[in-house]
Amino acid sequence: METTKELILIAALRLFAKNGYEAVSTRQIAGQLGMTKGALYKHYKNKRDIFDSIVSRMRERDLERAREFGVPKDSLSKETEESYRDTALEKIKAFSIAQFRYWTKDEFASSFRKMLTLEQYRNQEIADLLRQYLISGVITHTQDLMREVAKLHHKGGKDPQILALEYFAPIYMMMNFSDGIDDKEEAVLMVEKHINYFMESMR
Amino acid sequence: METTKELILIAALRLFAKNGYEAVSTRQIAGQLGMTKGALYKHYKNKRDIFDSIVSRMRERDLERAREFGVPKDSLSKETEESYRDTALEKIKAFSIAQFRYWTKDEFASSFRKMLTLEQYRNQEIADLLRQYLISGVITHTQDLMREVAKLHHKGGKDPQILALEYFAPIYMMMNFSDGIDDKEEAVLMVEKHINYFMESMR
DNA sequence: TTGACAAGTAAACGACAGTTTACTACTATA
DNA sequence: TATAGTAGTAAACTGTCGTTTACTTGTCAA
Repeated sequence: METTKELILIAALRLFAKNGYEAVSTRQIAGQLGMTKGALYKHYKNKRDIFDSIVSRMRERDLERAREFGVPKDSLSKETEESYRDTALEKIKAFSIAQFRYWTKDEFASSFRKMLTLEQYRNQEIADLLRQYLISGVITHTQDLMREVAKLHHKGGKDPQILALEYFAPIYMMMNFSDGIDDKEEAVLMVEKHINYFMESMR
Repeated sequence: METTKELILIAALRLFAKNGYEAVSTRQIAGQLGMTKGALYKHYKNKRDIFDSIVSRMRERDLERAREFGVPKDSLSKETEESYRDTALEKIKAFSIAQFRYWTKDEFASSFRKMLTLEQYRNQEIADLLRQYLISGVITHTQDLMREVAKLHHKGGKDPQILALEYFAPIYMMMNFSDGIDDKEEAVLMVEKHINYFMESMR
């Protein structure tokens, strides 16, 4: 059962993501649900409260998701060195692609990302939040990857900061560019190719 | 001599880039110049006209810049194969970095990029414009690079679409991330490292 | 010196913003 | 069946929006 409060949140998010917070009126939000703007105030104390609730909701969702994706870290341990490396890399790849699908295809996450994009220059907190979500989502696990790479790529040498950039930037860019494309799976395919290319170049 | 009309344009751009078009009031713009909002209408027919003038102005600037950077294309021609490749690559690198500095450090270009970023989801035209500026700026010359690479990297095989992504994405990402950083030269340094890394991996 | 023009101000305009208020209908519980 | 409480409406409130109008300057050419 979708409560009205919930529906308001979602309708508002959709509008904020397209037009930006200031450009969306309370009447517009209420109109999406076929009611009048006064009714909003039965559920939220003001417009800003809706925005803040969206941010809280995303935080909850993210925690939930992080719990599901919790890295076992110990499930695989004693195998041959190569097969260990390979399964580790496969996991990183699967995780990266899952994250990409989430931030481009999941309606809530995708809208949330766009909303933050539109507010990022007005508010340092929001700029931080945006980077935190996008980066921590992929990078934290990417750091594991980089550690693996550094461990196994015996020639050593490669700057891990650069490696992280090389790995993450194409994913980041495709995330932004997928917004203008209907078939998100095309973008997923590009990301997959990129990751293959990257991992190949690490051998 | 900076005309008032010019000053209005610049003040408006700065505000649009931070808050988005709708969130900026005519009073705010006029206030930046110490005058009242009515005065704006002596120079522009309405608020939208200011926005459109900014876009036109950027177009002029871009053409001007393209003229300066016009690729000679014939200046160097008959040398040894390696030295030809090396100077070609050096030129691409210099161009990419110049473009990066332009879009992050030049006040007008940087603000313009942010402004388009904030309007991209409301208007398909603007989304196209944003991609056109960022991509055509680096990519057109990058395609030359890719042609060079394809020609000289005799093993062939590498998907040029992926190569373009690998080359451009880190530049694109650093462009966006530099907005949150005071010292843009740090970002330039990262970009330089990336290009070196990329070109090294192409040998 | 005069008169046209350019560039500003202050005030008014209607529209709409976010918010509050008074009221109505429905639902569930005692 | 009476009564609270919930969730909606319509209207009013105050303020600001973008824009227009009427008026005041200062400048500069005839």
